[in-house]
Amino acid sequence: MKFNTTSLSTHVIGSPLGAITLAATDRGLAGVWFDAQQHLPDMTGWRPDPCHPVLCNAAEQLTAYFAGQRSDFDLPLDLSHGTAFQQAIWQALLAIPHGTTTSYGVLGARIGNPAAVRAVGAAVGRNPISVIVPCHRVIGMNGALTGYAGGLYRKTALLTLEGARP
Amino acid sequence: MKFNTTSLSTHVIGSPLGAITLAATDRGLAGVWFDAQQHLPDMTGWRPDPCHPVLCNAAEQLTAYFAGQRSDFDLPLDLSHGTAFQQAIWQALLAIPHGTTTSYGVLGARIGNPAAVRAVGAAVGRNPISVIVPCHRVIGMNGALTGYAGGLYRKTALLTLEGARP
DNA sequence: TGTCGAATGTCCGGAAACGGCCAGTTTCCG
DNA sequence: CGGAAACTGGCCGTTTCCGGACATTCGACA
Repeated sequence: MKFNTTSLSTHVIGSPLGAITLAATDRGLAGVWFDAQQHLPDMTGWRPDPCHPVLCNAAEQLTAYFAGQRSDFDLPLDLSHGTAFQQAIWQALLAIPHGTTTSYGVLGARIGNPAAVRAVGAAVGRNPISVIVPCHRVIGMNGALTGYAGGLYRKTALLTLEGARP
Repeated sequence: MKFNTTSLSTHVIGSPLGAITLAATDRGLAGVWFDAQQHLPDMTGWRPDPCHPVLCNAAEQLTAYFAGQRSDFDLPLDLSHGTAFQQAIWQALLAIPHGTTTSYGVLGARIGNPAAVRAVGAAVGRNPISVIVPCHRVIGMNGALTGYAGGLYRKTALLTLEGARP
């Protein structure tokens, strides 16, 4: 995933699952990454800006979410990075309700490509906006957690917080 | 060569050698391409802006150059695109005086890599700022013109205009 | 049940090909 | 002989291409 190294505002907040880095373009929230997770982008040249309206809002909503006081997010998202296939997958992720889970196969079928199951897995794994684009709600058809870029313990924690038992 | 598709101002001017497309970032002039030359970048999304100060200046200086009333350019250049090797070569090109020529081998020696002759040829050929970064002043050691992205007839015309007979 | 193979988009690493060259040698004429 | 053209091999950064590996799933076998 390639990000425009210029004009990208960023901010770091704390959470029960460790530090979280937020990033936003002028189109909306572009990234939410856990500390030391996989597929971290190159952040050189990004400009810290805690007062950025989108970042400020995102920080507040995430804090409320981790406190169990919020189950849905209301933020402008910038998913323009990533391929067409990836964007389709990430959009489909947004339709999974809080407290429920789905599988990679169902997700593939939803975007009209039921055979591209492994590709779905790869695309879900590259989701740049953790938690808010709920890639943690996708598990294997047999109920196994299978994987999470931030580590399986975080996936478990998020699903437990949402009341969805694997 | 990859250009940032957003926030890139562009303008097209005429010249005795055909239409010329100019492009500038906020750091300076980033491109000067002849009509239908090789290695043209993807210009989708670029924003026409004839009033951009750098583009306006460049247009004026190029017109004077083609009229034989100017032999050197005074413009901020943005060569940040391209690899480290390419940037070194393009910088070295700027040191070749009007009315003179040099060879690919000499150019390689100038940047401390006298053996990388063919690589020099490739880098010179990818020069994004024609005319102003004078890649047309590089010819073979035996005096042959060898090549030019805009076509050899343009290379000949430029050298003749500068009074440098091959 | 357990194992195996096939289908799919993307990324990544390594391998190979490709030049806007140049020098040294050979070939081919007059 | 003498000179010019043709051929050869090595040089090196970039681009292109190919082969796996993946956050999977299902059906076919044993």
